[in-house]
Amino acid sequence: MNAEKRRRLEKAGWKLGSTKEFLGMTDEEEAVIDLKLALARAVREERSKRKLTQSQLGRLLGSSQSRMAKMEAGDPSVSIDLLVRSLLRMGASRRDLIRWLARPGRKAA
Amino acid sequence: MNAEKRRRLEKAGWKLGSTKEFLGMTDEEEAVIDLKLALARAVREERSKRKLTQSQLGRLLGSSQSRMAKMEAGDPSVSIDLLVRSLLRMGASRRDLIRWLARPGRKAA
DNA sequence: GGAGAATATGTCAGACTTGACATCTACGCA
DNA sequence: TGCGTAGATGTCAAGTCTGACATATTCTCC
Repeated sequence: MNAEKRRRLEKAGWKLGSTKEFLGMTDEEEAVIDLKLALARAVREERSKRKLTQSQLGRLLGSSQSRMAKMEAGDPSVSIDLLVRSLLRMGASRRDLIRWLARPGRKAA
Repeated sequence: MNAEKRRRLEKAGWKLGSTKEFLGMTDEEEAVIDLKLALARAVREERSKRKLTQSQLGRLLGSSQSRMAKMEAGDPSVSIDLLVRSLLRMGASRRDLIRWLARPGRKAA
């Protein structure tokens, strides 16, 4: 993990605190974040494919535009549960989920 | 979905209510439950492989024996996040997660 | 360069999840 | 039978997540 990646994550709203705390981020935390980002990308792509706005998708899923934005940004306030449920409600299959998880996350520059 | 499966799920603590409500369970809900059960099985198998008791694993993960039991039972009070985090903390890789998700759930008898 | 649509960000009350504890059941063994 | 260990189940205060709303920013045409 490096500075570039740190910037990406902080930009996405993860409160990583001091460098010390940052270095203390466990592998598990990092893996969870990456996993969420993969699902977040999937939500955005599925929405695009359907040519829906965030507002429309929010209505469709019984939620709001702002939460769609947070989901797609991988905001820390969004759980894996919510991401998975949303994808499934958009009609994705378990197979699709697995495909998205298998797709490697963007490497830091 | 059939009566056998329903019995399995209710046994596991899912409050499915009347048949009407049960039939109203959406595909998304069912998919989420199956997914959780797959992860739950994975937790139990990983723990067995390490020859740990639920108490030991609980201590290891900073949690309790009772939560380990609930996790392994796929209890409704357990989130996908918790299951995933637990597996990762046990040293599982993203690849492992995917393998477990890809493994088909037990079919109703 | 301004209007309107789409998306992003901040906040919060209410809902849900968590670790912890107490208690209960099931099994093995002497 | 009684005891010790492992696992299951119920409950709850404290913590986290959710949908909703308000507001801000970015994008896209003209």
